[in-house]
This record gives sequence, structure tokens and C-alpha cells, in this order.
Amino acid sequence: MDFQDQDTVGDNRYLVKPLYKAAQVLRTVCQSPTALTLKDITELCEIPKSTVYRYLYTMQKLDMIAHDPRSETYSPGLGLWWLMQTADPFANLRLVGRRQRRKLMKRFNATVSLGVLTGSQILYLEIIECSRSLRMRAQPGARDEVHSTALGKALLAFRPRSQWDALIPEKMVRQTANTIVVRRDLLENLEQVRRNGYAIERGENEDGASCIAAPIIDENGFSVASISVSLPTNQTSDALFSEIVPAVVDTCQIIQSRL
Amino acid sequence: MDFQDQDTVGDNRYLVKPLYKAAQVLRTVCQSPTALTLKDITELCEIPKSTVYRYLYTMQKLDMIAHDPRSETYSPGLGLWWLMQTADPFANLRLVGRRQRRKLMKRFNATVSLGVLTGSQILYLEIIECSRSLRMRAQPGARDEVHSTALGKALLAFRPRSQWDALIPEKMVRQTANTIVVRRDLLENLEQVRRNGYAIERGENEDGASCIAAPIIDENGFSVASISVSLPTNQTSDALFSEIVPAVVDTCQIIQSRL
DNA sequence: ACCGAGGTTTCACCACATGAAACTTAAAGT
DNA sequence: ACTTTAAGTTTCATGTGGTGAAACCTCGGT
Repeated sequence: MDFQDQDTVGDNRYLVKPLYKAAQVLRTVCQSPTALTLKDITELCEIPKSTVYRYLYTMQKLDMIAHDPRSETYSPGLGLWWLMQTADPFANLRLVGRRQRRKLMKRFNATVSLGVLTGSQILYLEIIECSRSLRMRAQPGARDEVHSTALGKALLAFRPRSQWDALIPEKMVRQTANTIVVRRDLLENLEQVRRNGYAIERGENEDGASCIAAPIIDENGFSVASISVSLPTNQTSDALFSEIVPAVVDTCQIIQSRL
Repeated sequence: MDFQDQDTVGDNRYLVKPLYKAAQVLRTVCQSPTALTLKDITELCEIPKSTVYRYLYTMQKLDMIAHDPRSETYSPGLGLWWLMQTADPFANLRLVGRRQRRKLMKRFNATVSLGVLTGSQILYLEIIECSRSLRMRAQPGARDEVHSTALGKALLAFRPRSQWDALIPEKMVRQTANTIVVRRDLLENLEQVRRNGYAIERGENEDGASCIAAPIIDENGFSVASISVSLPTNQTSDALFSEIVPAVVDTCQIIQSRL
């Protein structure tokens, strides 16, 4: 549950508890890879079962949750999916240039990610895994810090400098030994990224993983998303890098021309 | 609002009203093509503004709704998107064979749809519009009756016959002059679809529109989805049909081999 | 400066959300 | 076949807290 904790919320005046708790139930149901029983949900959410029961009943009516009477389990409902359809702000971004990103993945046999900026975090919209990497962490929907990822730096660098201050977290949390945690260093790095047109990161976000990213720029000259290629650091070399960089930059350029 | 109306719900014993009403607000926000103001939502939902205000406040905290203080407007939030990610039961279906479907669209310059069965309705997962058709109705997420669409008949025909009864609506609503509204006729039609391996429909769902559909079959031999090609009836001919049919069937076969 | 329209906050009331506990059902153990 | 247990369903008394009218801001337009 990577959301704010109830008691850390400053101003609860207008918080409607049933909503808040029901959302917790909904998230739990959606998060679970398997269909859950009433008991499961009760325990995971730590809400009395009659209450959970009523929430589930209501959401069922709302088509947000589906109930299988055979197994007495609950799973995400179609109404939810319907909301998604009409509400997905990134549908287009994910659609355009998927083939280019796949090509990139295949060419370097590396994981290719697509991300956008939300607050001072990176939201992964798409992660195209390469076959070899057993599991390069992260699902679409996951987040990472902006200051420790190539994806984040590529995005940040091509935003108005006036926004940098607001977008860089006050406390730049250290992820690995290499993470840039000094604001001044990051700003310098961003200037460089802006000059180069791409961002590189070596084990700053995750030990042993390196990343090359470039931004997708809108008509105003500001970044809307970025694309990265991730590799195990020990499989990289300067030669390889100088091959990947233009490939990523090209891919981004193709995509932005299509938006 | 194509959901059950509040007062038509039989057993309200366990309905948690705040949830129900907040869902209404959420749907309204998601449905709207433009960002809405508090007033808009108040009027659309017919809920007092202070209540809507609290719902919006809560959902904002939950990241289900985003608030732009500049314009004082509300729009769907990223948390929603995040739920989608983990909850989309059709993600794979939409992904696999998109290229094949595009090819189909281009080849016949016709709208290609992908649908699944939900209750006795067809849910459109994807609609690839052709360039010419100004607007062939329907967005992904829309629904149609199973008995009046080729998509529906192709799906239904390849379900166990024992399910037919439950899946065909008792009252087969007439959509056009050509709609099959007699149960017996539909059953006969389904048998034929099953023999042929594809379904054809001429103006049964919408005047002037014809459709050819084939099912995607799972390992048990039952349909999981179907794909259709839609054309203005006046642009069809037997020759064209006999070209489209194998193309649709082939596409489905390619896709099912990839699932 | 005034006005109006919308967003925000307050407040008093009582509907209704709540959770403990009783009840029902079904499956597992003896 | 009987008992036990675990899970889902229903009931009910309690008082929290959800509710909406109305008052209060805030700002853009005239």
C-alpha cells in the first residue's frame, strides 16, 4: 500500500471514510494476482468482515468488482475496465511507436521502458522485457524516483528550468552508492543531459543496472515522456553505449513526429 | 449512465450509499471528454455540492481523481490508471495480434472490432476504425446485444450449447427491421455459424451496416473473443464477402495460436 | 466598488454506516 | 453419521460521522 497512511493525512475534515476504506478494498482486490475470498480481504485490509461484505456487495452492484459464487471469490470487475477505457490519459502514448520500442528491445536484447513524470516520480507506462533478463523489476504502473533514473533525468532536463525546483524532491533519497543525492550535482547533470539530448545512468537506481534514456518532446519543446534502454552494467561497454544512444534518440524522434 | 438505476435495485439492504454515489461522481468525471468543474458535476449527478465536494476531496487523496487548481477542474486520476494496469483482464487479448487486425482493416478499408461476451452482451475491447468511415459508432468499452451482432453470434455459437439458453436474452430487442427476434431462428442461425466457422450479419444491428465475424477459440474448443469486419451494406458484394470471410477466419486462427 | 457565480467552510441533525454477535451453510475431520 | 470448524450471511443496537442548507469566502467581470 504505497499510498498515504490514514493517520499521516493532515487534514481529514472532508475525508469520507466509507470511500477511503472501500478504495482500500478495491485496491487489494486489484492488486492480488489471484481471486480473493471475503476472509482474505478482511485480513489484508484489517476491516471487519461485515463491513467488507457490504463494500463488496455495493461494488458488485456498481460492476467494479465481480463475484464468482462457485468459488466465493472476488476479482476486479468490468465496470472498472470500462472506466479505464474512457479515462486512460496515456492510451495514445502507449500505442504510438510500440513497434519501434520492440525493435529497440530486440536489437540490444535489453529492457525498454516508457515513462512519464508524476509529481517528482517516474511512472512506468510500459516495460518491454527482453528475453534474457530474468526479471528487471517493475510492472507498468510502478514508480521510481526522478533523480535516480535515466528516464527521470531525461524528462526533467527538458522541462522549463523554472519547474526543476518544484519537481526535484527536497530529500533526494539514496537508492544505491551511486545515486546523486546532492541537489547541485543533479542540476549540473541535468544541464548536461539537456546539451546532449540524452541521459545516462550507471547503477544509480539499482545496483548493477545501467540505463540510457531520451525524451519525447512536444510542440512547445518540453518533454512529455521518455524512453530508456536498461542493461546489466557488466554487459555494457563504451562501444555498446555509443551504439545505443543514437538508437534511443532516433526512436524518440520517430515517436514524437507521430504524436 | 447505462448502469442499473438506484431505485430499480431490488435489495438495497447492503448498499453503502456513499460508495454508490461517489461511483456516480467518478463515472461522470471519467465519462466526460472535458475536465469538469464542481458545478458541472453537481448538476450532472444531482447531488448537493458540499457532498460532491467531499467525494472529490476524498477521491483526490486516493489519487482516483486529479484536481487542477488553475482551472478548478477535475479529471480522472492516475490511481485509477494504476488500478487498471493491475486489473485489466483483457490486456493480453488486446495486445496479441493487433498488427493482424490492422492489416485486416487496411486490406478491406473497413472497421475491425474485437469483442468478448459479458452476460448477454458484447463488450468491444478494440475498434480499429478505417479512414473512410466517418464514424462507425462505438468506442471500446461500448456494448451491443449478442443476438444482433456478428461478433455476438460468432462468440455464442462456439460456446457449449448448454449455455445458449442462459446467454440469449429472454427478450431479444429489435434493433432494426432485420434483427432476429425469434429465439428459434437465432438457434438455427447459431448452428449454421458453428458449421461454417464464421458469422454474417446484414443490417441486423444497425441499418446499412454489415458485419462478418469469426471466433477466437481456446484450448477447450470454446470461444473467448471474436473479431469482426464491418462495412456499409451498399459497399458489399458476394465477391467481396467471399474474400473477407477467409481473411477474418485466418486472422482469428493466427491469434488463437499465439494465445 | 459592487455584484454575482462559484468554491469553501460551518453546523446541527439524525440517517445510516458500523462491528459484535448470532445465525446459516457446507465441507472437513472423527 | 455425527461433530467440529471455518467461512459466509444476517441481525441489531449504538453513536459516529455523513449530510445538505446556509453562511462565508474569493475572484473576475462590469
